[in-house]
This record gives sequence, structure tokens and C-alpha cells, in this order.
Amino acid sequence: MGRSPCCSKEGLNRGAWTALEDKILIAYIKAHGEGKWRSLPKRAGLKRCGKSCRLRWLNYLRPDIKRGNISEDEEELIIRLHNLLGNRWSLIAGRLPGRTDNEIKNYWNTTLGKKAQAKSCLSPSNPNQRRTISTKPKEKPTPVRPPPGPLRTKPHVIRTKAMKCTKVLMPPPSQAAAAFSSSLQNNQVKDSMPMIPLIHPHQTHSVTAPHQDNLNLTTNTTDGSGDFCAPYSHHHESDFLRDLQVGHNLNLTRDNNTLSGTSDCSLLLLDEPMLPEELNANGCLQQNFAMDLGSIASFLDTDEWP
DNA sequence: AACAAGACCAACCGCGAAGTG
DNA sequence: ACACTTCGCGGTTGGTCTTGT
Repeated sequence: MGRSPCCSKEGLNRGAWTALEDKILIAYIKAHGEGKWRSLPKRAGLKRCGKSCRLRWLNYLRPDIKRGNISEDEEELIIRLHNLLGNRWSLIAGRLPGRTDNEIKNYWNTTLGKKAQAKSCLSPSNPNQRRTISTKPKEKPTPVRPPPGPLRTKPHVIRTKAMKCTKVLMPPPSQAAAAFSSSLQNNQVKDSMPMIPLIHPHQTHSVTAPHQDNLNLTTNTTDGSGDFCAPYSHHHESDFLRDLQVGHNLNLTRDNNTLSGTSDCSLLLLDEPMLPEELNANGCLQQNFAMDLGSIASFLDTDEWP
């Protein structure tokens, strides 16, 4: 596993990106798509290393980037997710559509880390205190710049594995259903694929074993529509959805590049945030997933998480 | 108005994992 | 199995902006 140098430093621009460079990069990616970062600058005519191009695109130029202040809901969610995941910024960012890992990391390092630390100092043993996030407007924290190095707070960390599915191995439907449900019941999935059931406050949920060929993941929600959200590359979700539809009590379709579904249970697997268009164009997702930060936050309050 | 200190955040760096031949 | 490439992640840096004196 040798590491090749990122790029030869000679003749490459560094530092802040110019508007022209941005324009070139956007135009190139629009025309050719993302990827092949190493050769991209050469092909696009940019005097930047591929890494720099990738970072610029992901953190700043992507069309689905949400800019502006982080809302209180988002802030609360970041804190909770950080408690669970630690400094897994990309995973945290994956639950905050439109936000980048870099942005969240910066926000944590400049604001939330101090808040969280102050809070834990106040009452480290009172679990209920976690629920009371300050609703005051952003106060100026005490002028103490955190020293470089690892964060001093030691949250309860689940070491999950960030993964991107590039290949999907699907056993026949009945096996898939059984295996998946079994994994759910045994919590085997959690280690590699953190699942976030999207539930509403005060709703309990459960997973039932499949019967015959039916993937029957149900939740005891009041309206009978329970939802799970687990990481799954949306590039391959069509494969996944196709397999689910075969012989299962699911009716999920991908229509006009948007997801729609009616079923006992909508199963949405992501390891990347869905594009806002995908979310907005879908009623089910709007209802159950779209920025339902409250639901995720509620779930994080339950005892379902380890 | 001038300066210093602190805050913010885009960008860089190095590492490890995954992918490929 | 191995060597190499590519990608993605988390930590860190440094330039710019803001605020206080």
C-alpha cells in the first residue's frame, strides 16, 4: 500500500481558488462527471492537484451544498451524532444533507466542541442534561482557542466503518430478506452500516422476522409506516430497490430520477446524503426523511442505540 | 484610527483503505 | 500475493475577518 505523492508541487497553484478556476472545474465536472480526480486537473486545464480539485468541489462547488448558518436543529443533531460517532465527520455530514464534513468539523472545533465540553463540565453524569441544548443565539464563546491535537472530550464512541458500496451482492430474494432481517435482529448490521430508524417522537418500533418471501420490516408507528435509514450508496440503490421489489411487500420505484414508494415499510439505504431534489420530489421522503432532524434527534434519545 | 488578539473557515497534509492489474 | 494507484477521511495550518482596547 504505497502512497504516491499527491502531486508534483512545481507549477501548481495553491491557496485560495479563483473564480475562474471554480468556473473551469464546475464546467468540467458538469460535462464529464466526478471522479478521476488525479487526471482531472490536467484534462480540465487546471493548475491544481487532483486532491485540491476534489476538495474544492465537495466542500464548496457542489450544487447541493447548503450554505449559511447551522440551525439549532442541525446543531443539536451534530452534538448527538458526535456523541455516538465521535469525530466521524463524514458520517455525521451524511445525516445533514447539504452540509460537508469539513464544515461540520470546523463548526465543531470552533463552537460546538466548547459548548459540549462546557456542558459536560456542568453535569457529566446527568444524562437528561444532554437534551437541553441552549437555544440562545450564538453567544461568543470565551476566547480560548482549542489547542491543536485530538479533542479533549471523550464521547461514547461507536466505531463504525464508513463504507461505500460499489458492488452489491444480492442473494435470491428470500435469502436476502432473511439475511437482512436476521442481521437487523442480531444487530449485525449496525457495526458496518449504522442504521437510523426515522421515527417520530414517542413511537416505538420493532423488526419482525420475514415470512416466506416477504421482507416484512414493520414498525409500531401510529400510521403503520415505519422507516429505516441505513447507509447504502445511492448509485446502486436502483439495484437494491429492484431486488426488494421482487417478491416482497414493497412497491418502490425510481421514477424520473426520484424515489417513490408505498409499502409496509420504506427502506432507504444511504451512505451519502440524498440530493435535495431527490428529497423534495418525493412525498414519502418528504414526510419521513426530508430533513426530519427532529425524528433523528428523537431516535437518538431512545434507548435503541447502544 | 491603529493595533492586537481571537474567531472563523477554506485549504492543505498525511495516512489508511479500497481498487486494479 | 503483491505492487501500485486512487480515493476519502480526519487533523492541522494559515489567511482573513471581527472584535476589543
